[in-house]
Amino acid sequence: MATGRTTPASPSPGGAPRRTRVRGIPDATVARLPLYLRALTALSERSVPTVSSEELAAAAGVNSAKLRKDFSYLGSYGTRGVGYDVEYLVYQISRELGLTQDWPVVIVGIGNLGHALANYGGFASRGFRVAALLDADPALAGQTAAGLPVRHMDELEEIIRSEHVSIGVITTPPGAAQQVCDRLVAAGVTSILNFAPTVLQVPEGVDVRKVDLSIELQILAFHEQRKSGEEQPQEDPVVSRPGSGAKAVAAAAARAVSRARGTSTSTTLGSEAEA
Amino acid sequence: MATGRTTPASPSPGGAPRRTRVRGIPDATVARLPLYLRALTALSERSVPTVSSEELAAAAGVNSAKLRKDFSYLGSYGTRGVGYDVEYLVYQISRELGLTQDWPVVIVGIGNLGHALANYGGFASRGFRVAALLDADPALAGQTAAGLPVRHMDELEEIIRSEHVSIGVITTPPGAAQQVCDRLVAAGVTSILNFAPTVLQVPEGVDVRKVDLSIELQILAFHEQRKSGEEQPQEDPVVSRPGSGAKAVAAAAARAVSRARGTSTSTTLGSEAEA
DNA sequence: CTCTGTGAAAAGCTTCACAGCG
DNA sequence: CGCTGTGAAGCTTTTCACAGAG
Repeated sequence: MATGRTTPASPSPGGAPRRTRVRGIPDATVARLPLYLRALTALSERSVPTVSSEELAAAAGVNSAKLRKDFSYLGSYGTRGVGYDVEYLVYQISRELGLTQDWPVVIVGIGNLGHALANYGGFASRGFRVAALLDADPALAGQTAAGLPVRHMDELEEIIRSEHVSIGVITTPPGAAQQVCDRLVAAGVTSILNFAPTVLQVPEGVDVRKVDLSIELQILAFHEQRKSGEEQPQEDPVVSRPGSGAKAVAAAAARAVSRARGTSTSTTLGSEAEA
Repeated sequence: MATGRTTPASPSPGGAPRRTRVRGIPDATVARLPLYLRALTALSERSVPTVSSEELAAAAGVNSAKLRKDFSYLGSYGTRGVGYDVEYLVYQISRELGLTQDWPVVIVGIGNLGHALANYGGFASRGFRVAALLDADPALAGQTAAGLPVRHMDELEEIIRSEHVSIGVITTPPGAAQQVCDRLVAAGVTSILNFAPTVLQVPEGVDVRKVDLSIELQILAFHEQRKSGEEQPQEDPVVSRPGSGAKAVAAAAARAVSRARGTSTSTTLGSEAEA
């Protein structure tokens, strides 16, 4: 799962029993709705009128029991003995996800990744409209990307207000992310998609989701390692616990690892870590 | 969570009790290790010698009980009354994730996103080395991106073998993704990071993780909608269930939605959906 | 006295399996 | 008869809360 929600809907430590979940759809289900929607859209384009849970599940890459359970949270939209009406389900899921309305977004940080996102077809095709591209670099301002002019950060607040932007995408270097986030929030943005490898601090009521390219690779590396390394548990013989006498050794070994990785030991997490 | 594993380590329908999990670290924990690693790296760079679970948890954006539980799966690496030795923990987590070895990766599809990834600092700084950039377009072959030459797809098999590549990154348009995936797998790749909005079919033993930019936005939209729409449950009055007499209405409404989204009704999921 | 490590409880999610609708 | 919708079981993950190391 790209990754998780950040503001964890605080369970009110005071004891108040949290706003009763009306029609509460589980997070795990919400995360899969876009998947179903994509599969359904493809079927719709091929003019397939109905689909069974089994078929749709295969197309979406999940199992059918899960899919049926997921849909049961939305309501009873299927027909027993037949399946689901594709068009109808597309509409219901779109509505549930809020895609039947227009969502203007701003993209802040027009480097490689910002460019890529500005050109991303999947945004426009799902109700997301890029209201503006913003960058702090005055040299970029005036250039265009994906047909839109890049505008200077100075204009951020005004754009957010005049365009009623409630979703912001951060594709800046990590050092600038929190500051950009603060400005977005102050200007009224309440949902943030963060591509910078930083943990953002936001006030209650603001949602942050993050996409971290290197995290996904690291998870793959973990499993990959397990595949080739089906040998012995590899008890490491050199590095011992700090405090038990050989702290210096441990530290040295750790540092050697960092060096090998190319991690600078003095600057903030690799200069161009913007993606 | 960006997203989930795809090959679900098949529970052997035959009944065999699945290879016993030796030192099994929960998936949820594995997914958080990179987060901890990043926070620890930052501390290490500021020469902080030790850190408490509370502090580290805050830096990583999780709660401290979870963090302690996570670390307990790796072993007892802390010191009661004190905290964790930063360098030592960096080393242990790196080792657990397999980042103490070199992981050559290939990136296939050098469009906007492929470019962005080629330039991404977070790869190199975590042990991932871009072994090659590949694209099917002969016009691109010969150009360079991030200092590396773009090579033609024809060379894929040879590069994977000679460089011992086991991880592939797919940043092609969706139509090409499965085909590229098949070639990668045939050539020996066993882990794939997929940015194309497609469900990839892979044989047992191959791991796929996907990053889908528009899915994350859709999840944000869902929550965003809930914020402004704290009103009544919005029982939709126009669209009724298909089969109960008004199917045509439903379909029309659904189609209207698709149109509004800009989804083409004939081609395969928006031509340039490459990101 | 502080802060880790961990059993045990709680919550959340997935899978099973089948009643029953069309 | 086929396929949905769903209780109930099983599993995973999170949270609690505290024993006990340093």
